[in-house]
Amino acid sequence: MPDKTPRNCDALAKVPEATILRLPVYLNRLKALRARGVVQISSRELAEPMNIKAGQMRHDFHYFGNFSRPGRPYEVEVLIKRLSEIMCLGNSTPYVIAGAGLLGQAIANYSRFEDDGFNLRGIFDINPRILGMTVHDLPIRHMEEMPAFLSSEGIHIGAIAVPPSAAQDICDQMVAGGVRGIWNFALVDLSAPEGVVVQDEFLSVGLMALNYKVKAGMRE
Amino acid sequence: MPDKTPRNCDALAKVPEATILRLPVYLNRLKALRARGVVQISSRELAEPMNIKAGQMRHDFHYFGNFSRPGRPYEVEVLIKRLSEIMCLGNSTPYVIAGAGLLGQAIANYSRFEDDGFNLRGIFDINPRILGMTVHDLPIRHMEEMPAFLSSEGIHIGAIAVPPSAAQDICDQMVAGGVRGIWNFALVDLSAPEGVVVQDEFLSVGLMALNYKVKAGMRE
DNA sequence: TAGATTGTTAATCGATTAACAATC
DNA sequence: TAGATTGTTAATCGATTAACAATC
Repeated sequence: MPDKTPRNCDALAKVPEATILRLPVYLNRLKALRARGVVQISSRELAEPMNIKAGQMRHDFHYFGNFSRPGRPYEVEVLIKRLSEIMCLGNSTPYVIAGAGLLGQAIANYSRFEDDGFNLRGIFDINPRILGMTVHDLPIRHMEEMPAFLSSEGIHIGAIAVPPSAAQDICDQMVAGGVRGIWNFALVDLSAPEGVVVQDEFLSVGLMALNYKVKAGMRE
Repeated sequence: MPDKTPRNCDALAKVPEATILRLPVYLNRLKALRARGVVQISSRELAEPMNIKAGQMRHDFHYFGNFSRPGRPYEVEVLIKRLSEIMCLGNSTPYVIAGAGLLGQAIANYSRFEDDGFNLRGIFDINPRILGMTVHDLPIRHMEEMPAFLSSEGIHIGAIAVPPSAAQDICDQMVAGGVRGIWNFALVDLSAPEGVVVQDEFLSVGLMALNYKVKAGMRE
C-alpha cells in the first residue's frame, strides 16, 4: 500500500473546511484517551462518543494518507503525532492577546492552549489601573507597545478580546505588526487585508443557536 | 404575494443547520447598524461586510417568508423584529453558569447576552474562597444548590465553565434540574439524554483551525 | 423608462453516508 | 476460518450559487 500525500502540514488544497474543523476535535479526544492510558482504539470507539460516524472520521483521515492498516486498530500515540503534524502544531506557536479584561485573562489562563503548542507571549490593554499587573506570568503592557512588540518577536497570531468599538483599530495595529491570523472575540465584522485570516469566535451565536434548538425541540 | 409559513419560532423542519447559525450573525450586524442610525439597507450592503453573499442571505430569509417586497430595501427595524421572533428571543430567557472562574465570570459579565434576551439568574462554584462573592450582582452559590435552584426557577439553559474532569457530573446535575440546553465550554464530549441539546464551545478548536489556515496560507 | 432590488427556482457544488474490498 | 477492522470509492444528501421574474 503506497503511502499517499500529504503527510503533514503540506496538505490543504482539496481538504474540506468541515474536515479541518473536525481534526482538532479528534486530537482533543485522543489526548484525553491517552491521559486515561488508552493505547489502541477502533474508529468506532473513537468516533461515536463524539457523535461522529466512524466512516466519516476514516474518510477525513483518508485525505492525509494511511493512519493504520486494514484490519488493525489505530494507535492513539500515532494518531496524535500525525494529527499534530497535519495541524502544524509541531513547534511552539507564539501569540498575543489584546484586552486584559475578564475574557482576555480567561484565555490567557486557559492552560490547554499550551498543551496544544501555543505560547502566550504578551497581553495588552489601555486601562492604566491594570497596566503592569501580572496575568499568567506576563505583565500587562500598554496597547501602544503592541505593533513593535509583534514585529520584534515575530508573532503571527493575535487574539482580540476588547470591546467591539475598539476592535477594528486593534485589528489594524495587529496587521501592521505582522499578524497573519486574528482570533476575534469582539462582536464586529473586522475588515483585514487579503492574506490575513480572521477567525470569529462570536459567543452569542452559540448561545442563540442553543436557545433556538431547545425551544424548537420543546415544541415537537 | 401570500405570506408564507413560518412567521416565527414555529419554523424548524427543513431549515438547514447552516442557516440557523447565520441568523444570529445577521441579527448582531443589524443591531450594530441600528445603533448607527441606519434605517433601510439593501441585501448587498447588509451581507457583504459579513463576507456572505447577498443571494445567500435572501435565500436564508426565504425559509421564513417575506422580509420586504421585490424592489424595496429591507427595513432594519423590521428585520431585527422578525429575526428575533424566529430565534425565539422574544421573552427573557433565564440561564445559569456552572463555574465562577475567570471564564465563568467573563460570560457572566458579557452584557451583550442581555441585549439578546438572556437573563443570568445564578452562578455556581465549589471553591469555598469565592462562595458568596458577587459576580454581575449575583452571589456565587454552592454547586450543591444548583439542581433545586434550577427546578424552582424553571431554568432550561445552563453554561458549563468548569474543568473537564468535573463537567460530566455538572451536566448530569443540570439535566436533573430540568435543563434542556447545555452550553459546554469544557473540553470533553458530554453524554446527555435524548432531548437535551449540548452546544459545544471548544475554544481550542477555533485557535487550532486559525493556526492551520495561517500556516497553510503562508506556504502558498 | 431604466436601473436596481427582492423573492424564488433551478443548477452547481461540496460533504456525508453507504458499501465493500483488502486485510488482520 | 469467521468476525471485525481500515482504506477507498460510489451514491446520496444537503448547501451554495447562479439566474431571472416580479416589482419598485
